[in-house]
Parts: sequence; structure tokens; C-alpha cells
Amino acid sequence: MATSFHNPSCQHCKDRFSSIFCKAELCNLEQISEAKVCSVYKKGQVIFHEGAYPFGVYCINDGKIKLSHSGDDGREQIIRLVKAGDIMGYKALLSNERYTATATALEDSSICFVPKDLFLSVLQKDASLSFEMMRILSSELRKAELRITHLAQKPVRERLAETILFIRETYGLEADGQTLSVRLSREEIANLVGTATESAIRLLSEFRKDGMIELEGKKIRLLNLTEIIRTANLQD
Amino acid sequence: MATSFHNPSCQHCKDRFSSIFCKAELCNLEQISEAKVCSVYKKGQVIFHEGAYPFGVYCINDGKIKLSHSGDDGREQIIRLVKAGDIMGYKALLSNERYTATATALEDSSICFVPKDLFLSVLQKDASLSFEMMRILSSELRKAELRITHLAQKPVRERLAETILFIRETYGLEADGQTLSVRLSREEIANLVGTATESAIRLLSEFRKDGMIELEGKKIRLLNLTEIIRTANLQD
DNA sequence: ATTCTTCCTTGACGCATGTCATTGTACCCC
DNA sequence: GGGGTACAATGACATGCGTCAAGGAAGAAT
Repeated sequence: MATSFHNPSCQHCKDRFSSIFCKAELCNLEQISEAKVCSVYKKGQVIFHEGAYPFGVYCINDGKIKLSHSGDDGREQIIRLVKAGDIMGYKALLSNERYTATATALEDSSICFVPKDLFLSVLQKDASLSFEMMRILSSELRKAELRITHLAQKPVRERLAETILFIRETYGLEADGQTLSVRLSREEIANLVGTATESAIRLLSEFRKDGMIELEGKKIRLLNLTEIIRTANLQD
Repeated sequence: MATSFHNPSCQHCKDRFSSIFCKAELCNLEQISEAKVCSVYKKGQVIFHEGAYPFGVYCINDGKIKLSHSGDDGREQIIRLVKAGDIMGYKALLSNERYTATATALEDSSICFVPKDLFLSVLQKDASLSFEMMRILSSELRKAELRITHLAQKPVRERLAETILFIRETYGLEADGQTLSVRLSREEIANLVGTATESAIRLLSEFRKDGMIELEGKKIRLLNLTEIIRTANLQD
């Protein structure tokens, strides 16, 4: 169960309160900040479920979340990785449909909930927040379309290299400057790449043999970034 | 070359003027309607090019357009099919980046151009237009994410059936109630499915042998819709 | 420590699908 | 009509990648 607490004066929440709302006019920001409800979710806990109706948007104060579809045969496809400062659940809210994805915490995470009515009413009167929202949506759409092209045209090897770079961009590295600062299972990596778990494992082993990465349990250290970029074969 | 003519009183343009702008407040609609520039594009003509900077949004009065990425190896991936009443080019405009796709007319099309500054300024002051814009973006994003899952998990056969249904939903049927009312080359169909041209051809032949469709040049007649739906194997 | 469970790893195998090559067909231009 | 270009169709072939199966490693629970 999530420990739920309403805490407008929580400095930690205030500091990291999702960056999008900084675009809102000050009075609106105050209003949202007061109405929001912060909770802590444990690793593996589900924040919302595919098929459920949305009652608001979620803002990540701290932590890491995966958004995933469960395909027809039950296989999971990871759609997006969410980090501190991001919001999630807005798509379903705006198109007034049920969630098409499930949000699961990849590690203990602190998350704020902003009720639907408030969010929508602020959106109505705050043009700059609306604009920021459109900017986010456009950017997500652009990424999704690029991903469609790559899924259709690139071999798994290139997509895996690309995925490693994507994880690095999203969650960054640990203090050593090499280790990806998130622990994903091989299955999750495969579900991000869009391939079978065994294929992901095999290719990771190849990458290791080629000196591109080092593997230690779920730790992945990037040894030769240039080579990874070359393998990803990115042009655009 | 496009025959370019500014024509606020053109009844044809007025009638079909893109549905999104109906959501705008009346004064704004008038303003946009006056500033817009209508052009006619011939089949095969490019409306805008991947990599170019956007100067406005395009609204389709009449016709059919494909939006496509050209992948790294030059292979084309069709991202979206655009029909009368739709708008295009908004994504690049809103995220303030270059076009990530090329728009090409699939048949002679009548298209209005709304200048960037006007569009953005109206968006700033017209909450209900902004909201409609967000609704469209959310809906496109939802579709794109579903497509990612299917590309990653479904075999080509299912995806082809799905694509046929998608074309039907988008452009509808001819008067006979069976023939898809757009003519796409086999290569374009393949680029929509995300497969090789030969694979698309082979599977279309199979569908014909199975009595699901009838082929006559670029005409595709849907004989057994139920069976096509079953083949697409859609759950969500 | 021991069991249990979950995850990782590797091998073997087969099929779906991409690539290459050839022929056939329709349409267009002069 | 002839020749050209673009597209469609089919066969042969290679292989990338998914599936199945079995063994090993690591962590959790008792």
C-alpha cells in the first residue's frame, strides 16, 4: 500500500515538483500545489492499471517508473520510461479514455497526484501551461514515430544499442560515470527493445565480448560509448 | 507546382475547412479563415519535406496524403494517412523543430495553409482550440503506442490485415461498399505495414486465395470482412 | 544452511521474413 | 507500334530471430 499524505509544505515535494507546472501562472501553480497528494510507491508497485479510468495526473518527485502495454498474448511492451520531473497519465485524461498502459515503479518512488477536475480547469485558463502540455505531447509523438520506423526497419542488434543509449539519456549514470543508474531485468530490456528475452541476453553477451559493455548482475557499465553509438547506427 | 490561390470566399474550402477549427471561437475562426491560403497539389506532389522548417499548419479540404519518414537506409516508413478534415504539420510547429516526416499527396488534393504566427497566437488565446489540439495529439500518441506494441509483437500477416482495416477506417470504401477508396502501390502498403514489398505481395496473394480479398491492379476489394478482422487478431 | 523461486545463460532447432534475381504486366511517351 | 519505365508477381535462398528446453546462478524465505 502506498503511504498517502497530503503535504503542501513538504520541501522535498516542492523542490522537485514536476517541471511542467513551473510553466503555469503562479496562482495556478499554488492551487495545484495545495491540492496535490503525494504518495510513496514501493518498487514493483503499480500506480495505475491499463483499462482503468483516470482520475488525475501523476507527477514524479523522485524515482523511476515504466509505462507498459500488455500485448494480446500477454507479453509486455514498455512504452516509456518516466523520471523525476516528468508527468504521466495525461494522455488518457486528455483524450478522455481509459489508461492504455500500466505504470509500475522500477524503484521506490515519490509521486504526486493532481485531481482531474483541477488539472483540466487550470488547463482551460492557463495558456502557457496548455502550450507546455502540447509541447510535451508533440515531443512524445515525435519519439514514438521514430520508434515505429526503427522497429520496422532496424535489426535487433541496432535497437538494443539504441535502447542502452536511451536508458542512459533518461536515467543517466552513477557516480563512476559508466554504470547505468537503473536496474532492469533482462526481460524488461527485451520488452523495451521489442524482442525476445533470450535474444536480448545473447546480444548483451556479444556486446560484452566486443568490449562495449560490462555486465554484473543487473548492473550494466558502458565501456566504449563510441562503439555503442556506432552499433546503434543512428542517423536522425 | 501547386496552383496557389488565396480564396476566403471559396465555398468548397469553407465547407470542408478542417474540422478542428470548428472548435475555435467564432472570431478566431474568421481570422484564420481569412488568412489561410488554399492550394491544389497533384498526385505525387510533396507538400512539405522531412528536415525543412515549418512555417504553418496544413488543413486538408479534400484529398488524401501520406506522411512518411525516410529511414536510414532510404526505406520509407509511412507514419500516418491524412484525410479531408485533418490537419498536419502541427507536431513540428508545436515542438519547434523541423519536420520529421514528408507529406506527399496520394491523389490530387486541396489543402489550406495557415501561417505559423497566426496559428500560435490563436492557440494562445483560444482555450477550446488548444484543448482540441491536445485531444488530437493524445489520440495520435495513443495510436502510435499501440502500433509500437503491434510492430514488436505481431507477425506480418496479422499486421497486414490490420493495415487493410486501418485503410478502410481512414479512407472508407467506394460506392460498391467493398473496394478501398484509395490506390496504394504494393510498396506503399508494405511501408505502412512495416515489411518488405515482396512479403506484402505474397501475403496479399494468400488473402486472395483464402477468399478474404479480391485484387485488380491497385484496387483491393474486401470480400470477407469478418475473416480479415479475425486475421488481424485485435484485442485492444 | 537449505529449500524455493526467480532470473540469467546457453544450446539446438525451425520458421518467418528479408534479399536477390527473373519474368510478366500495365501504362506512358514519342 | 515500339520501346521504355515502373510496378507486380513468384521462385530460390539465406538468415535473423523466436521458441523450446535444460542447466546454472543468485537472492529470498523458512
